[in-house]
Amino acid sequence: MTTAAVPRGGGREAITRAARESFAERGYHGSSIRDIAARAGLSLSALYHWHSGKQDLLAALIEESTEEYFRRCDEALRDAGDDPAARLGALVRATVEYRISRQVESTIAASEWRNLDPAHRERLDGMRAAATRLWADLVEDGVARGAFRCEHPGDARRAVVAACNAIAHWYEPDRGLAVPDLVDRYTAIALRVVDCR
Amino acid sequence: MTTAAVPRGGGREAITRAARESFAERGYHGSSIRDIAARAGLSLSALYHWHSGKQDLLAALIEESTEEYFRRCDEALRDAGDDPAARLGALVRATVEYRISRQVESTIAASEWRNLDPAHRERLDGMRAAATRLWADLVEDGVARGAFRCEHPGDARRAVVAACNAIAHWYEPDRGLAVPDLVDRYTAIALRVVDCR
DNA sequence: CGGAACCTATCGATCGATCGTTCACCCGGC
DNA sequence: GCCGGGTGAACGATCGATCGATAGGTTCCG
Repeated sequence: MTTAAVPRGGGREAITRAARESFAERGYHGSSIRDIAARAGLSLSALYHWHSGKQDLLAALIEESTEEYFRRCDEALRDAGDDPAARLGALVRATVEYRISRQVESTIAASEWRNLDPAHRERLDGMRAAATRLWADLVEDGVARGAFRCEHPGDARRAVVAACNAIAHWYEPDRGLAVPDLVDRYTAIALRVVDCR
Repeated sequence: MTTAAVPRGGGREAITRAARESFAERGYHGSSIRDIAARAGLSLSALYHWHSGKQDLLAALIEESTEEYFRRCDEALRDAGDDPAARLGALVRATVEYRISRQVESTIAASEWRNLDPAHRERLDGMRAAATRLWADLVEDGVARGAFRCEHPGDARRAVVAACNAIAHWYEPDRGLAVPDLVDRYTAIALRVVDCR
């Protein structure tokens, strides 16, 4: 028996998956690269063959999923037309769907963001700020056009985003509600928060 | 120079404060007890004189603040009377005030909960569940009495709680809004989420 | 066609640093 | 003279990282 678990060649993905599991269960500093390698069915050296180190594993995970969220938001808004309520619904849908389809990465990014190297963090902070801008512009535009009636757009935005993001913390894929229904519920909540007529 | 920074006798509190700072900045596994002791201006041995170990530092921090939150909720509801809207406002006020007055402990508890020993966690999970019950009973009661009109009380509750809890992640004590104003804003948001007439 | 050269994917062994914890000891005040 | 508050040195374990070696595959040249 030499290579039974990993079918030779699937090393990189096996390690990435193992890192995702370990970071999710124990956090960045709580995970050891030895445990990650063992979980992947590979040696410690194989891990260094595919990645440049522990930090690289974390950064790759967070970067990839953050980029996906940003891309989903962009696409959703592009297809949403002009109506403020429709645009808010689009952003809620993108966020809810993302938090569920990338539930593990979401929780990792939320709690391990601070452990990113400054080099990685800078660019990701920029994307995070850009996403916040999307939400803020949308809500402020809705208020300006009289579609929304909230006195404090910033707080309404933070409340809606927090509610959507929190889904990653409690949703159970198998037992929970179907995703489209959940999207409907959170869209309704968001519209109530901004007091949409 | 022997004990210049710590005024002799304040050892326990100095260590607790240092642990709170370090856990908040770097997380549980990212903090070393050597750094905590140095931050407190004491030796590593002094830390073990006052606490039984690293886990004890974390558990004490989370336990104490979780108990305070639970106590605040109880008191708020006891003084709130019978009206559903007033009771919801009371719980929102208790939560918002707590998240700000214990901002650091809130973020620590949120991200380091999983690092608690099973022994500590069991009891705290019970308190967390009890607090959830307070919110759930309140919302369901409001719906049953016709004061709230939300179709999905569970989702409304989760949305409101998530929004209030998130305050700990972004509020800046010196630059931000005064606490009573913030309480008012989040009470209004909560009432909109449950569609209170 | 044969084999030397090279590449890819993986391994075991090991490095120095740091981790949480323990222990034996000390100093000053009641 | 005891005891509360404190120290420094040391323990074994584990950490992230690096090293040289190697089995199997592919390429290329004569």
